[in-house]
Amino acid sequence: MPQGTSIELQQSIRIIPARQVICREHDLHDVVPVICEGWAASVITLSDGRRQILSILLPGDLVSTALLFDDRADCLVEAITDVRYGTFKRTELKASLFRHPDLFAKFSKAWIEEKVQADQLIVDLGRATAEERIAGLIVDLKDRLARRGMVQSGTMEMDFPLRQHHIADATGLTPVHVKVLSDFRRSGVFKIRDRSLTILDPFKFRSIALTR
Amino acid sequence: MPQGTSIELQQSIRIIPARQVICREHDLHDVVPVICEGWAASVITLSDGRRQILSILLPGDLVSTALLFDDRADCLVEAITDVRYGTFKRTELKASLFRHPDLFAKFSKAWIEEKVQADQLIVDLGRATAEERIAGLIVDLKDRLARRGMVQSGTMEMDFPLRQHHIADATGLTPVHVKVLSDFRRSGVFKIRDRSLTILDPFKFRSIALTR
DNA sequence: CGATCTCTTGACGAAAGTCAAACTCAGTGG
DNA sequence: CCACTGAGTTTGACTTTCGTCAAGAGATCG
Repeated sequence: MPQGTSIELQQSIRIIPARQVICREHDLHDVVPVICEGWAASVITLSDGRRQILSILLPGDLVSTALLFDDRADCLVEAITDVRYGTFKRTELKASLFRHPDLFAKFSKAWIEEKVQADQLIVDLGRATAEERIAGLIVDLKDRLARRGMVQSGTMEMDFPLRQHHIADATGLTPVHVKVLSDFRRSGVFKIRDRSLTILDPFKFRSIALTR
Repeated sequence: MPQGTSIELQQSIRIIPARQVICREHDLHDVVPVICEGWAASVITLSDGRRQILSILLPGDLVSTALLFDDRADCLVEAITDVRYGTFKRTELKASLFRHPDLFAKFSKAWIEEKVQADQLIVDLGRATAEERIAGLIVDLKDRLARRGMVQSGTMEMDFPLRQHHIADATGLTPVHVKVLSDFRRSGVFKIRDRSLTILDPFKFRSIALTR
C-alpha cells in the first residue's frame, strides 16, 4: 500500500528466508511490517495441526492494518519465498497518520481492501466448490499481481511460488484434493511450470470463479 | 461499541420490521447505522441464490466500520427480528473521530474486533466440521450477548431468534444439514424453545467448538 | 548420493448436499 | 370455529463431493 509514502518515516529492512516465520501469533511488536519483496502468508494454526491461510501477502502489502492499533499479532506470518520486508515503528506511523491526511486516506483504503478480501474469502469458503475456490484464489492473485505490474501483459505469465499445501491451506481443501488443479491444467485453462503460472484462457477462467 | 458515546453527535432513529432490508449492496449512504435493538445480519448473495452471512449484528454493533470511510455498502444488511437502529452522519462522525481521541480508540477497537471476528469465521468455514461450526456460532453469540448482559446469569438462557436457514447461511451449511442441531439437543448440550436458547452443558459445549 | 520435499494417482470411506414427504404452528379469512 | 395457507422444522433415502490412506515417481538440496 505505501508506494510513494515518502514521508519522513524511518524503516529498517530485514530479510527472511523461505519458510521462516516473520512474526508469531501472540507475539508483541512495536513495529508494523510491510512486505517489500517476495510472498508471505498469514496463517492460523489449530491445536490439532489444521491450518488456514487468512491471506497471501504480496510486495507492497501491509501485514495487517490491525497492527497499527494493537501490538499483539493475531496470527502467524510465514515467508513463502525469501522475503525482504521493512518495519515501521508503530508509534511513529500512528502519529504521522494524524499529521498527514493523505497518508490516513491511503491507510483507510488499505483497511477497506483488507476487509473486502476477508469477506470474499468467507464467501468462497462458505459457499464455493473446490473448483470455484481454486479458480477464485488464482484470479485474485492475478488481479493483485497485475495491479503491481507483476504479470507479463503479453503472455499472462506470473511468478507462482505456491506449493499445493499453500493452495490447500488457502482454500480450505486438502493437499490431495487439489487434484482439481490437474483437471484445470488438462483442460487447458492455465499451466504451471518452474514456479510460474500462465493463464491460457482468461475468459473461461474467470467464469469458473465465484461471481457475486 | 458506542455505549457511552455521549458526544454531541446527532443520530436519527429508525425502525425496520423483521425480514426487511436495512441497507442494500452497492447502495450509497451518507450515514453509518448502529443497531440499538434487535438482531440483524450482513449477508452476501450470489447470482445463483447461494447466501453467506458475514456477521450477525447485535444491539450496540456498528453495521460495518468500513462504512466510516466508504459510502458504498459492500453487502446487504437484513433485519432478523424487528430492529431499531440509529444513523450517524458519516462526515460528522468522522470529524469528531479526530477531535476525540477516546472515541477514536473505541473505534479502532471496534475495527480490530470486526477483523478478529472475520478471521475466526474464515477458520471455521475453512477447517471446521459441521458440529464445530454450529457450536462455534452459538458460543460466539453467547459470549457477545453475555458482554451485553443479555444472558440470564443463572439459567444461561438467551434470546435466539435465528431460523435454521440463518444458521445454515452463517455456517456455510444447508438448512437440512442442520440436523446436527437435533443431535446437540438430544445429547443435552442445549435446548431451543420459543425463540430462546438455554445452554445446559457449557463445558462440553465449548469443547466442541474450534479452539485455536 | 541419500534424505527430504513435492506432486500424482487410485481405491476407499466419511461428511455433507439433494430431494421429497410429513408435520407443526401461526395467521387469516370465510 | 374451522378449513386454508405458508413458513419453518424434522426425517429418511440416496447422491455427490471431498477427505484419508497408501504407494510411487520426480524434484531438490545439502
